[in-house]
Amino acid sequence: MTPGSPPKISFKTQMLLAREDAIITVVNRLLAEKGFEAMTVDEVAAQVGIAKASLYKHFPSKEDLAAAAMVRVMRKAQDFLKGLAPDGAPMQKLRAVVRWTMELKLAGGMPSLPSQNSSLRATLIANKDYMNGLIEVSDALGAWIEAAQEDGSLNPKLPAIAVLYTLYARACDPVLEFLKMGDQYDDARIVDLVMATCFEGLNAR
Amino acid sequence: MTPGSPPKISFKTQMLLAREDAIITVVNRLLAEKGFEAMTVDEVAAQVGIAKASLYKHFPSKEDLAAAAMVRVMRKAQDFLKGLAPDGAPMQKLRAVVRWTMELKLAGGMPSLPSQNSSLRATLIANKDYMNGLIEVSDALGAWIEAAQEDGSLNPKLPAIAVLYTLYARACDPVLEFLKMGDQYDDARIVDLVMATCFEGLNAR
DNA sequence: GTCTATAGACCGATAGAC
DNA sequence: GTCTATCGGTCTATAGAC
Repeated sequence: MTPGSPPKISFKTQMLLAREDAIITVVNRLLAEKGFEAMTVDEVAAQVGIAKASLYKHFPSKEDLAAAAMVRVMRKAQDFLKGLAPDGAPMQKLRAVVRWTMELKLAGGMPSLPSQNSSLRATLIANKDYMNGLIEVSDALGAWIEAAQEDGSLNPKLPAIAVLYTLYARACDPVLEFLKMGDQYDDARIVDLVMATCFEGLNAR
Repeated sequence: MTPGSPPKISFKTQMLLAREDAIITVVNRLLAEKGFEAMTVDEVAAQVGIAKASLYKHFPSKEDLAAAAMVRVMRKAQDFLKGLAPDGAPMQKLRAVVRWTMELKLAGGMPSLPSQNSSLRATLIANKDYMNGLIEVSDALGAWIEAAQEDGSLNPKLPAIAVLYTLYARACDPVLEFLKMGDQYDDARIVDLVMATCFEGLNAR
């Protein structure tokens, strides 16, 4: 830190950000392992090691806690997308994203939110960071989907939106948990199996 | 009801069963439209038109209410399985079951339970009727899966258990809701789309 | 000395149970 | 219709940084 360079970020602010990061990490783990409803704010505070009131200094509601976790995941997804070889085949990129998503879920890093909770939905939709991330990811995937349909690697008869949803749905696919629970296959094999059913389908070829 | 035939079921018992049936119908609908956590027993009692205390005469807990709804769905599934032409191609039977399941979900008749709630899981596992139904259905589907793999219509490289889970997962596939929310396709088209991605996969053929 | 963040008690509402 | 537990959210006294 040379004199004249702009530190700009006070020690206090750094602490604040670091704590927010710690909070989100805990929330992310709890959301992944027990879901939104079963996660209590007290639990989050206890695991972070701070008082509940302090939590509310950072995040105004439980829903915002969950939204923050989703924003982080979305950021990680965007980073992953950017890290893909830009000139790779679109189909390979789609496959890579789905694989990454399922590996994250199997590793316990994918928050699982109830799709039916309306107050949570409202908070997410109102969250600019989340929505921007979602749109950006969807745009990228959408472009690859169309490209893959044009180059003949992805079924052109399927509407792009249906393909997009099918890919997103891998992030909460219960087949992953079921197979993991069976304890018969390791994570890599489980991912391979679901990749196969997703892209090649159940029919024999 | 001719004299001499065994009525055996008293009027009182009939009323009891009829009310249980009404309760389960309400529970089934509420579970389908808002899920287990969001469904309150007050709501169930109100919609059935009975006192909350009366509910507990029939079912000892909220979990048991949900279990009863699942038992009914399982029964309906078994009836559907039995109604399929016994000499039909196994693959066609599997497709028919998946289609039936998704149509039921789209029609708002499929209870959606959180797969993470452990007390609910315990209640379901302890429920003999549910478990028997589940096992019977799984056995039937498992036999068809293996037969379809042998006759070359279903990918023989996939473990039967993975196929079974993949079929079951169509009962809670969020893609159905997403597409329905988009309001761009009618139910029949949505089912066709998900049938296609499920059996033919996303890859071009 | 002032001011902010924290800890931990506290409140009100909701919902399951009886 | 009551009871009680739980949980999201708030309030207040205090400790510590500046």
